[in-house]
Amino acid sequence: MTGERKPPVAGLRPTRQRTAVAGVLEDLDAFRSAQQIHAELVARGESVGLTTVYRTLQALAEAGEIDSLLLDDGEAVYRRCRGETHHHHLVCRQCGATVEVDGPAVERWADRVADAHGYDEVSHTLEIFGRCAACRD
Amino acid sequence: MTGERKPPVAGLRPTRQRTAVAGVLEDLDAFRSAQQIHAELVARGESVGLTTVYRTLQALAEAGEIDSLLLDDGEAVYRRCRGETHHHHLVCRQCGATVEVDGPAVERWADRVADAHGYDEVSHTLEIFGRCAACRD
DNA sequence: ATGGTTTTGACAATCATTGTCATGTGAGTG
DNA sequence: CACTCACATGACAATGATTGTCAAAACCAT
Repeated sequence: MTGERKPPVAGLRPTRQRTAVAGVLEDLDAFRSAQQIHAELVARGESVGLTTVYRTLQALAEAGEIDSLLLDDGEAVYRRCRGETHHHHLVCRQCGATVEVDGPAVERWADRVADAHGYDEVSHTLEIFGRCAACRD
Repeated sequence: MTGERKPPVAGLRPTRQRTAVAGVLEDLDAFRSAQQIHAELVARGESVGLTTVYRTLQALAEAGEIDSLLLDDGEAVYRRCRGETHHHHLVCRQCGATVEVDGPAVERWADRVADAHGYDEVSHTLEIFGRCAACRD
């Protein structure tokens, strides 16, 4: 081991707090809210303010390092995704377990539809929710 | 004209307030927030409490009479849609102008993906955002 | 060490939405 | 028509996630 640390985000100082948040995200496979991640940090004995967790998650999301999405109730949840490219998610409603999925045909369809109606600067949201095998019991 | 009134929702009393909310939705072609709809009611001289607007929109949405979706910032917006069946939306970020769109292939794709990963009780969200021709200037 | 910039975190503030509960309203009944 | 009673309403308080504030702390390069 070299003790080397990978900076959480380019352009941001790799502080203890940011590294801790990045560490939690790295260990998690599911989408989690800022509050849940903060709780996990506390559980690990890391002292990080809730405000800092929000700021860090926001910065990571803006930098494209993590993905975020809104739950039905408007709560934002975050996840460190493996895929570098644009993709969507199949998320378990109960435990948050997530599968990254690709839908090139859908992307094209969305762009085509928008274009046909004269809309530009197009973006889209597409998430699939369900109950994963583990949560089915 | 018969002066006949269509009840806003089956199982709910067609009160003055509910009829007023339904009326605003009928006249609007864009997704609007509860607060915006309440403001419109006030502008029309209708006296309806904000709480009632929230409750009515919620009831209408649950009854499937209107569609709702969450904006990026988590605000909920509502719209009376013409199509009876399941559909998605192409929404202008600036003015909320909306086109109802169909994507049968997408529906099938989503179900297939979920099934392939062992998820059941599947649902999905799919909205396309852009800037409409009128807002482009 | 020092100065200047970035970061942090306790706390207050925001703001859409929901809960409360006393009062209002209406449809059906006798 | 008067009465009942469940459903509705709305002013107000409460919630809860998120953001703003700002003084103190940590960092980095000189």
